[in-house]
Amino acid sequence: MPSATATNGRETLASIAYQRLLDDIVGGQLQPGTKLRLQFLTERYEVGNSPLREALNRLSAIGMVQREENRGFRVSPASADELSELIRTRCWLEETALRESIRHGDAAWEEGVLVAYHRLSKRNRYSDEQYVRFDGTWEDLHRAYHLSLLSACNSSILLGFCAQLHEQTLRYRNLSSMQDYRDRHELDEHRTIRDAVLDRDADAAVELLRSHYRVTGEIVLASGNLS
Amino acid sequence: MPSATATNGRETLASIAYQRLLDDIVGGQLQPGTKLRLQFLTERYEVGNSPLREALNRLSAIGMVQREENRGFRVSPASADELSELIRTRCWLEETALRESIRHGDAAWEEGVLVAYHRLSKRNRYSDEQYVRFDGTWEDLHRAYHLSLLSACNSSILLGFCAQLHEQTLRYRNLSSMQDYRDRHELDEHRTIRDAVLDRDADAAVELLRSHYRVTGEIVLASGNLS
DNA sequence: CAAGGAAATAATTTCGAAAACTGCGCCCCT
DNA sequence: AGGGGCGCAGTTTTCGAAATTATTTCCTTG
Repeated sequence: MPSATATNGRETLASIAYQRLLDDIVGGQLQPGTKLRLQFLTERYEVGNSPLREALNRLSAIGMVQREENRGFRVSPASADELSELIRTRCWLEETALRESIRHGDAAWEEGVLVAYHRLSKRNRYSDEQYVRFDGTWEDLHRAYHLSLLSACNSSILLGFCAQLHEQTLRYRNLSSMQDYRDRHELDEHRTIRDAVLDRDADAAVELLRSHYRVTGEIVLASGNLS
Repeated sequence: MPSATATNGRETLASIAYQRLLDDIVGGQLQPGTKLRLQFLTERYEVGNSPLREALNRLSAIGMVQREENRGFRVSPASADELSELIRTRCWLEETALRESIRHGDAAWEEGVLVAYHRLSKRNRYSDEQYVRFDGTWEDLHRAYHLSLLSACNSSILLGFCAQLHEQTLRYRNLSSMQDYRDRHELDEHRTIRDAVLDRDADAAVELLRSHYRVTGEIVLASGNLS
């Protein structure tokens, strides 16, 4: 998201609450549609009324929570329709960003992609041979890898939009059962994308990337429990 | 922006403050970089501390104000570089949206475009033969017209991003002198775009739209007073 | 005279409680 | 039996002040 925030000195309670709320919504601890009562949140996060409201207002502006005048906040609902729209939009925006990135990216960008892939490949998504819901670090590396592909597109605004869409789709991914990813060879997909990108083969890279997102979308949709 | 807000009953002070702040920032009454002290704002808008902070937090999430931890808020700075980036990004996103809209738009969409153009054409931008800074209604019709073109793109998310970019570029437009628009025949441009769109000539429509935005950008850039 | 540092000032952030609003059940009336 | 207000409980929104953090001022010291 367009982080219009220079994180300077000590963190503020509002920002802590923001981060934890975002994590819990994206991670699925707070299910779509959940009513977010202030009293509940103050107990859960041990933060006062005001910082919580500030966090919720920020989240409402990026679509993670819904705000209803005089009726408080709730976690944004999730639907199959919205997921389709999300993936469609993401394919459009990332196609643009990726093509621009491939056209304008310099050596430093290539190295950034390489390093991001390398870091991702070294971390196993599932620790302990069992599927864990939220590795955190794997997701961070995954996000970093995908954004590194687009990072030379010459528009931090577009990059911010893509990051926002990444977060939204991540939420859907976390809503579905991790079991459904069992047969997925994500690392292979990430590698082939990397190779196409570093070969500057824009058409191939775009097609691979779009397929990568579409397949994920299909799995999440198939795993059900969306209205 | 993705208005995750169902505006139900009576408006809240935070929302009123939000709207007025947005108007003043976009309209240029609050210049880029201006420090937004709470005391100043409470006097200016006659609204308390808390609703103001909520409004500022929302605005920070859409990039209209910058937030610095423990140092308050200021109006987002404006620069020639950011304007270029804004216009570039806008061209990309609206190209996508316009092509999709032309592909999928139905009769109701066509009529919406027609009506939006008609309303815009009937209102003169400059009342009283002198250039007024902010007509309000003209801008509303202008925004409505441009969004009507994209409204059939089948992605409210993309539409929201386009609306956000529209607002940002409008701010830059309002920062430059209206005098510089003297020789512009904007209505002609809007009409030719409308015709290409209703003819379903995507290539032509996209080219006209991009040129429309680029010319505006050139004028604003040329009129100076950007860092 | 410059630099460093502590008090004083100013601003932001957070808290606790009051005020306003919503939703719901109850009662009364027709 | 049905419909419309009334008021109560619960929640959100807002306020005013306290706590925290940044900034300025001014004094001391090298």
